[in-house]
Amino acid sequence: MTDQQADATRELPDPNGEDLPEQMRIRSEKRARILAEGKAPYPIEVERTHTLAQVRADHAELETGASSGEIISVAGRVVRFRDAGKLCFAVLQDGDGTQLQVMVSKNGVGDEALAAFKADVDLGDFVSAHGEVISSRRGELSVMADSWAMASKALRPLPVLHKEMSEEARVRQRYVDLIVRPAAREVVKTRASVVRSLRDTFHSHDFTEVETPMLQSLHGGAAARPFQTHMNAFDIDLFLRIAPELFLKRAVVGGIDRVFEINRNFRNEGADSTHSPEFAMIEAYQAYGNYNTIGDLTRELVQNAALAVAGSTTVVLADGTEYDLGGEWRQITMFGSLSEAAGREVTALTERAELVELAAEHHVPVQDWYSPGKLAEELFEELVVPDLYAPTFVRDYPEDTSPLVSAHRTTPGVTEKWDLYVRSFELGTGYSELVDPVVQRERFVAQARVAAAGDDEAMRLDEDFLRAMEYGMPPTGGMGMGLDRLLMAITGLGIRETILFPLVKPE
RNA sequence: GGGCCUCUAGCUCAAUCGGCAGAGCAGCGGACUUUUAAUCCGCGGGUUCGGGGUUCGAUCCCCCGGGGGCCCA
Repeated sequence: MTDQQADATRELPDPNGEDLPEQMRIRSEKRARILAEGKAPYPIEVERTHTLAQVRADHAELETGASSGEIISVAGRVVRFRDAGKLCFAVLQDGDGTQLQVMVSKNGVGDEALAAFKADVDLGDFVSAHGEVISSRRGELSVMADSWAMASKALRPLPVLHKEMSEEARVRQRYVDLIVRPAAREVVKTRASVVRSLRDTFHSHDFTEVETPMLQSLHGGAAARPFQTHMNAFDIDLFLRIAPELFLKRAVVGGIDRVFEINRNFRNEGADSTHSPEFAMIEAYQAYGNYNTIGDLTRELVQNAALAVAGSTTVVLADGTEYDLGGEWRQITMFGSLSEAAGREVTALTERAELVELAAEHHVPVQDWYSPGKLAEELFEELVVPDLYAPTFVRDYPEDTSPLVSAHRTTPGVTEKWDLYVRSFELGTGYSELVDPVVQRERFVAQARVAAAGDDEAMRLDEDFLRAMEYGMPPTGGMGMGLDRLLMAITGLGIRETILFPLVKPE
């Protein structure tokens, strides 16, 4: 055995071993015994005529203690088990969270099958039962079994159902979290509803969904550190994309006038309660649109998603507070709001030295390579962002930090770009896209200088993208929004709760 | 990157000043034909995250490492 193999097996419990935790050992032994008795712990098929929800719906009116006369088969995971001698109660749970009680009695199934039920079934097992739908003496809708069968034997015990698992256990073993915590299942459904709503809204405005490369020889479209990988066949280094932007714009050049993509981006940065190294992104480009029209679209996307999930543009967050996403949203400018917060006039034309002084006053750390625009943004994040609770479009960002955006049509030194803030975090961004290939080339060259000066988030020159733009790109509005963050905005959950299987350090 | 907190049974958590490592649920054996986190009787279950140190003695104190969380940058 190699060292690697030894590593791989070290943590794996030996199914026949003596060093298993007691409860796993007992379950493994039961599995072996069931096989030895000629029964199947994992049958390919079990009888199931109704889902648990169907039974509940069909017999909602059944009176306490009554019998329905209907004979059916149900199956599900055993989440509660009680043995009262010649009668056993097992509560089955379906994937949708619906639970239904099964009663297995001496009269119903006979001595042998009752004894097997007690001996074979543990919490967590999948079991099927055949029998009449009845209501118990206490009014609990039940299936009074005349036969039962193991559907799938669980080898690991479930955690207690009455307390939530620790946050780490929930994230590392989401499959268990999903079994025992209804809210975990709910988030999965909520996310699906949001994605569906986004697509519906895009389609209602005649947008076309595309998929663009995730493996790119040149990463671009955003300021972020990429993941690197290698392609053996071409012997070239590749990057996992940090944004789909440059390819979606190529699509617009080609005449896909309204285009969107909902897919994963990868950024080789930290992971905390608002950042995940892989995250789902919504991007859209609208020919003959601009940052105003794309802002309207973004608001519609968010509000429709809230309606789809909550039935209202006022959503209830995880902490129980209400949050209003409805109506028109506040619009402020970056430099206007910064001036107000700083108590003095700051514009895109303010000298770097004055900004450095202002940064010192407010204890904002400054790097040598910071441009005036970068300085202004750092100040804005410190002085203004913490107060942006209600949905707010912040407009007109500095030119030197927005290399893919058109210069503002009237205000010097800024671009037609907005950032959307919700509860003080950045939910999305939108631009009047830069479509002049000559200016675009100048911006790329300037970015290359910034990169050389030490900003490893700066963009690289993308010659093929410039070639595409040189064929002519119509005036275009573009937007981007993090799907995970949209979920956070609507539900109030942390990012690791909105992602089904978030990245965690190996155990 | 820095600071603070945390890691104990399958799960959730206790353990006083450094002195036999515990509870609830889960599990095992027994009783019970209507239970709703059933009840009653009895019983097991631990690499206290890993490694080192101090000590007669370490879950506890010290050092190194790892996982998780919070705050700061």
